[in-house]
Amino acid sequence: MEFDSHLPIYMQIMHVIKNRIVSGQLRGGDKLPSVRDLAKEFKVNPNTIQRCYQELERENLVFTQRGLGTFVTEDLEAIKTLKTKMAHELTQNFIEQMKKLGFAPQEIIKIISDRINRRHDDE
Amino acid sequence: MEFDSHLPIYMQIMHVIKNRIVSGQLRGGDKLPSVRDLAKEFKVNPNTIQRCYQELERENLVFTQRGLGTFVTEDLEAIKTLKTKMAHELTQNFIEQMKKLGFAPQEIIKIISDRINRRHDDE
Amino acid sequence: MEFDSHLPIYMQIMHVIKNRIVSGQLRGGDKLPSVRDLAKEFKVNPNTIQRCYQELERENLVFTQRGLGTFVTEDLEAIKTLKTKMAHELTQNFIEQMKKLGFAPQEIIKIISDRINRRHDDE
Amino acid sequence: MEFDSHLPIYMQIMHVIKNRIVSGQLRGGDKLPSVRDLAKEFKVNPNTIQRCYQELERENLVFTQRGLGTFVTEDLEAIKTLKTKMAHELTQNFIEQMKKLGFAPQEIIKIISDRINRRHDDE
DNA sequence: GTGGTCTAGACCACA
DNA sequence: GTGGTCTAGACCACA
Repeated sequence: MEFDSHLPIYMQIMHVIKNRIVSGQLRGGDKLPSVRDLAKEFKVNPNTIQRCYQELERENLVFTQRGLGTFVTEDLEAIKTLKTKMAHELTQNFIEQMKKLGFAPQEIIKIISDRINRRHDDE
Repeated sequence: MEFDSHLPIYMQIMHVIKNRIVSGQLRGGDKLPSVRDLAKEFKVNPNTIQRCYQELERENLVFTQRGLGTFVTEDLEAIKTLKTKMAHELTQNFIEQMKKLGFAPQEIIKIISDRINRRHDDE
Repeated sequence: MEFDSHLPIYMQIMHVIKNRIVSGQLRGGDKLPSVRDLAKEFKVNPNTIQRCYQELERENLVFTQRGLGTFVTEDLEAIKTLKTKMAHELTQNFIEQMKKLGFAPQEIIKIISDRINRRHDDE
Repeated sequence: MEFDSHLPIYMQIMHVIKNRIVSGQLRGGDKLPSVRDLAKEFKVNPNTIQRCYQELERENLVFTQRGLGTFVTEDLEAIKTLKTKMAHELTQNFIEQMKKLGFAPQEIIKIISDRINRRHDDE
């Protein structure tokens, strides 16, 4: 068993930014908020954001230009790949959890379909 | 933003036990491990398990008999209700996340179906 | 504050026997159960019952005859006095508690009357 | 027989606090003492008070605000209901005890009335 | 400062 | 052996 699964904050923020990129809120070439601004928005230490941007750059999802700021990669293929990968992880995880609850694969599809095809999306 | 969503350990363990009940690993009337044994298994303090069992009892998923132990409820209807509720939460959460990635409802169904209908379940 | 108000068991048993005497279950001159029998009935050590009978004798509510056993006093006046005293204590205590809850004296009378005059005694 | 009916300390303290709420010493919205302060006042471990406040919250008699403290519910109806319930329990219990002493219902009313209508409240 | 969780360890009643 | 309570004391997030 693994308790205390507590992801480091910089990784949590990376995830948020990846979400924004993948969903198109941030597009290829867009400027990311400055380290200081994002630190304020998330109420964390600027170092945390700094680390976050560094790691995103290492994954080639953003690039920095000295004196100008940090920008979303213009490699749209990379973004698409990321989107696929993130979707895959979510899906994998979801299916695994549902199986743990004792649902068979076909049941899972049915539950999802039913949930999505309801006329009014509650919430 | 919400970082550090660290669920208390006793709740995480409640979740594990609910999974076992809902999936049928633990059936109505079955004895749960003793507080001390489960504490060893999960490497936590017995008080933490105690708290966990108490909360599960409060939710009418288990009942205790002084001097004998803690047992899974025999109210099968309650177990079924729990299973439905847990499935609903997982599904809700999954859909929400996928939407954040920018997927449309019908795409989500397709992704799940494709994933499930692949001939060989990888891993 | 006083927690752990835990009366000694011999006193609790004295109380039970006084109840039996005062209510007429045990009458003046009746033989009390033997120390051994009562110890069994209450699942306590015979010494505890011994102590209990001793104290009751000191209060002149019972008397012992060597070789014969322990008997309820034949002083009916003493029994009546005991009954009055016990009733007084209960009543005093009850009123005090009700006042702590914020009820005025006249309200207390009303509540008791209403409760007693209900057609069917529930329970 | 039931000896040693020793209520857990946290329940005894719950009872004290309920008394304070019901009698109006603590009113809707009032802040309760902090866990640590009450622990000192009652000379018990803070965990015991913690448990107490938690149970009171579960009964919707208090609510907590993270970082601020614990407060009496503002649902005055709930307080009134509690008062009625506590009075009922006391009364029920009192009548039962008096019956055990051998008093008839009408006698009980008379004893209470006499006790209350005495000109000077002794003690 | 405030409540919430957790550990380590003791002692209890019940069976 | 089983759960239930309690102490002593630590550390945490939130304000």
